[in-house]
Amino acid sequence: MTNCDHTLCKTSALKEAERVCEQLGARFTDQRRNVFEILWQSHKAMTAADIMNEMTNKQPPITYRALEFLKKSGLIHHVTSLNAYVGCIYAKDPNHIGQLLICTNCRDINEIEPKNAVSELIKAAKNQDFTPSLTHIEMLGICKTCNNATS
Amino acid sequence: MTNCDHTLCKTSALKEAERVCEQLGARFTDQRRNVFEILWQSHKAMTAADIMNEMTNKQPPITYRALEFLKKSGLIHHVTSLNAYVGCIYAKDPNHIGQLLICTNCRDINEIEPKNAVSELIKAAKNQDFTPSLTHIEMLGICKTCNNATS
DNA sequence: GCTTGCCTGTTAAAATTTAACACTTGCTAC
DNA sequence: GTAGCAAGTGTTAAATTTTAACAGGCAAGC
Repeated sequence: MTNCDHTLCKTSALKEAERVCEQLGARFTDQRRNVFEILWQSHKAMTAADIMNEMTNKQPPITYRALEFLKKSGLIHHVTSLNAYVGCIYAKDPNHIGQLLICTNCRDINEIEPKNAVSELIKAAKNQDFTPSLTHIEMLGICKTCNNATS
Repeated sequence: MTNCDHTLCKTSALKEAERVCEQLGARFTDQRRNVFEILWQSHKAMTAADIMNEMTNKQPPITYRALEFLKKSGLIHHVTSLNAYVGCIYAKDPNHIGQLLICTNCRDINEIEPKNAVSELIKAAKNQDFTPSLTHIEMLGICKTCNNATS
């Protein structure tokens, strides 16, 4: 997500997070906010350790608990192929299935919603009598910006 | 992959592994074979620790090195959402993109090739000027067998 | 038979994640 | 307003997972 007005982007993500927490009857506490804001400094993947380094309270359980909560609440994604995290830009739709375009050069992540592809994936699963509950689609590669830079 | 003739399945996987190694100019050594055979006892996801427990030589570096080699050679998949491994049934096509249907109940994994979905995913990526190199598609859910068992 | 590159064996340590438990805080019902 | 409860924190320590480093062994080509 190189071409977003990131100040705006971040502000609306924070608003959304507050709304989601309220809806869940959970609190958007200082620790959770701390992790969330660190992640939303950019759209780049950050490991738990990266985040921990920037936390006010740097103790592992604090960070891991907040990450766990934010993930379960659909506010962030666990980028499994990097074992890292990134803010989710479709938090308002808790059931969405995103496709993460992960730049291996700059770690920037662009999340898109590939509706056609997803319906094909679900169809393929159903053909095997498989009942999906959680889908990860991750593509590693080179983003637009890095592509342009090296050419 | 509940309904495969697994004896046959395993035998042909071993043959394929030998062929791939020869083609790469690499050796299908005892350690690599040990890991490979342990993984191919079933189509279930196994963690590095699971595998290590069954190895003849149980030292971590032995296991991790063999896993790394088999993964790079396209003979096994790293199941990132479980941080586990499973044998690849499309090893003959090193460029294939598989969809892993992962049963969260029995850990059995069914790998299929969703050509339509994949072409949609690639199209979506290209629309963002993203150049993909490696794609992970993982679906967590309940497999046919477990579905039937609980109903 | 000697060199070279690949692979192994081994010791240790680094990095990542979780357990356990006592304490605090905010809310709700009385 | 306060007792009780659930949710969340702080802290210590440990378990788990992964990697570094280096010495040695083995097969293949010259």
